[in-house]
Amino acid sequence: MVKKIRIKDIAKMAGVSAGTVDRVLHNRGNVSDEARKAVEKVIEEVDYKPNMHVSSISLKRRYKIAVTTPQFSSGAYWESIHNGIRHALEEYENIKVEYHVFTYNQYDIYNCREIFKKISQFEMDALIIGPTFKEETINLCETLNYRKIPYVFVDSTIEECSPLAYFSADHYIVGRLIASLITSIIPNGSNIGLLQAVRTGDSSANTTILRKRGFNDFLKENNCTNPILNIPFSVSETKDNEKHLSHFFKNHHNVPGIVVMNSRGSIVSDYLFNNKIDNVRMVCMDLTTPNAAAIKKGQINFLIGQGPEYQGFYAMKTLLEYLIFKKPVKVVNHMQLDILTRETVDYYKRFSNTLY
Amino acid sequence: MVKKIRIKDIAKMAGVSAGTVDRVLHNRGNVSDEARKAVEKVIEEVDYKPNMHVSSISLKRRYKIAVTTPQFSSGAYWESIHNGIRHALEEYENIKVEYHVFTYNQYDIYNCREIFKKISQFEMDALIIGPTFKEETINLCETLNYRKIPYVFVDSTIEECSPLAYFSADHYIVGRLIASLITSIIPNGSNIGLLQAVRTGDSSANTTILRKRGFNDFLKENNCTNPILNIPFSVSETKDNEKHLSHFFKNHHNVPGIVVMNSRGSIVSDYLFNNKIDNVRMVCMDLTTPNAAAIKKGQINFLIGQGPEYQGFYAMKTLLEYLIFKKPVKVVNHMQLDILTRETVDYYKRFSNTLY
DNA sequence: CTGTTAGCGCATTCAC
DNA sequence: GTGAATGCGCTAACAG
Repeated sequence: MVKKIRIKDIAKMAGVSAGTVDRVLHNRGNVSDEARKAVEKVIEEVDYKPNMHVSSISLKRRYKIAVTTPQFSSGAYWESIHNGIRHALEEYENIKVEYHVFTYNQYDIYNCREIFKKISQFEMDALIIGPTFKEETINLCETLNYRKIPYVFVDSTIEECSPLAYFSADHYIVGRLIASLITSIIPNGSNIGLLQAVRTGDSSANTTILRKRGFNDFLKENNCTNPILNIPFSVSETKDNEKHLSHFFKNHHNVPGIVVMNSRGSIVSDYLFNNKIDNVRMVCMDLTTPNAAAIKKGQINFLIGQGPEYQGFYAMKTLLEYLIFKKPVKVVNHMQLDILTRETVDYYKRFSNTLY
Repeated sequence: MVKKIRIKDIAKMAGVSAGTVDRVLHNRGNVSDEARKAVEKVIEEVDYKPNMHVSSISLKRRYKIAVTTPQFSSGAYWESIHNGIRHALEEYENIKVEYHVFTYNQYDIYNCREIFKKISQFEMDALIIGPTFKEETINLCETLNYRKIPYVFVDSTIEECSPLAYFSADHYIVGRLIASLITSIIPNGSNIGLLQAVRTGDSSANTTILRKRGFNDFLKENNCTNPILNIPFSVSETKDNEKHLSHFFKNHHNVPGIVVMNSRGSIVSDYLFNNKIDNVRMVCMDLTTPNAAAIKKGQINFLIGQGPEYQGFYAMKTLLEYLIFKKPVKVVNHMQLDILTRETVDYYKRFSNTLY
């Protein structure tokens, strides 16, 4: 048991007072070069780690953190991310942080531009971004870089930006995983239906591209000859989907497996259920409320979770610890991928109690 | 934002001093019935939640917590549980707790008795138990009940005992999950090899019984006709297993699926690999180091994780919060079940960095 | 039995 | 530039 080193100890070792040590630790200036060097040397030597729990109670500063993500409804994927963010705030209950949420319509590029413009001018210490539109996000980030405001990504990242960190699934691996799961539960070489989101305005989202690449690579590498049948699908115009689906299934009767690379799997599984189309195995994404219901009824076989709560949680936590304690951050943070089945879905009530 | 309620506030509202409130909060006695009731009433009304971070720095008391589990080697299942326990201790770094580890030989009932006897007489505030031998554990718990020492279980529980809480997988569900997974990846009605641990001395472990029941129930409910072939296997006498396995596979050539309900799956997968037995799908338990290697090489298809780190982590955390803050505890705590594949296993490095 | 008070480790303000 | 002093919310020892 090594004795914990306190600021006072460092002060004594460096031959200065506690106040000076604190000034060095927080870059507050008003310290002679000589004193600063002495203190830094000791800190280095003893590998000083401040006690965060204590810091946070005496901290007087207020922090202002903004969050921007697509709009979402209750039980949806993005809601989980926000839950995680709030959960991190609860962990640091004594730190005074006001946090502002800016949601944009992910199907309306003009709305996104408008919101991002507001954010560009918003006064804040840091920003959490759930990106959708690539160009718009890049523009926003450029402003942030210029204003020296740190930002982190959740859900996915964008190559051209330079976030402090990002928290997301490894979407390429997600694609491989989907391929691996579906091919393991349907006959060799049989048809696979693939939900093909038709996005208006924007080109296909970055996450989808990566997932598809992973999906195709897996099939190729494993010599899978399964024909891939695209099922057209609209994320924004949900009323059209009934039509798309019925059209597809009128023309295709032998589709033992269907994969959905976005979180709307339950729309398909509901369609299958309502139209009494049996014997279709499904692999879908994300533990949304409707997907949870579908998997419990056995309509979805595997659901892949990206740990959205953890993405939000760690994004906020990392940001706070960076801002307050200058804690070094890891840039790339790939979340663990959860594979859920009918049997295990009930045990995934994250953050429901005091669990992290 | 509601203003945080402090002890001082409660004191004022109850018309007493902070000292009295503290005495009530910690059951320290020396409080008149009248004062106690007044304080308790206010605490109830305002739903007072102490600030743990602050408590922990001013706390002077030392706590002594013991842990007993089977002996384990590096990278084994039980090691993860201990890692989780230590991790919880790190989170409460400023609380002075000395913790003592007692490991016993899970294949030697006499050794277990000996160790448990020592523990019965050990001076401590609480105990974490990883149970194996049923009767011995029941005896130990009776002593603990008598001595009014709270204890929690990890890995599994024992009906006859009355722990403060337990943290384990729902083993019945584990069995169902195993059945569900293996039947989904092998042809209908084909043979399933089942590793049958032969334990010396003790009757089959409780967890195994539950898992088997779940396994069989699933098959029955889903009208699976797969013949189940038992593969004899010794957990204690590992040298014999080579013999057992080769004997089994000499007599059975058509076994497309094998399930292992304990953490020794890699022994089988290694045997298959070394003897060039292909086309066998495997579902195994627990992310041990050898199992991780086997799944990465594609020799195991699904690995089920019971979150041992979390079991240990929450066991210790719950215990500390109960002891120190009298925080109410939930008795039944079923961990989430992780399904790992070759693709996702790399993202399950829990507690490796500062992630929880 | 009860109220008062001195710390716990750290951030911050205020004289020097 | 610097050290000393104060306060954060809570525990525990100490007078009464």
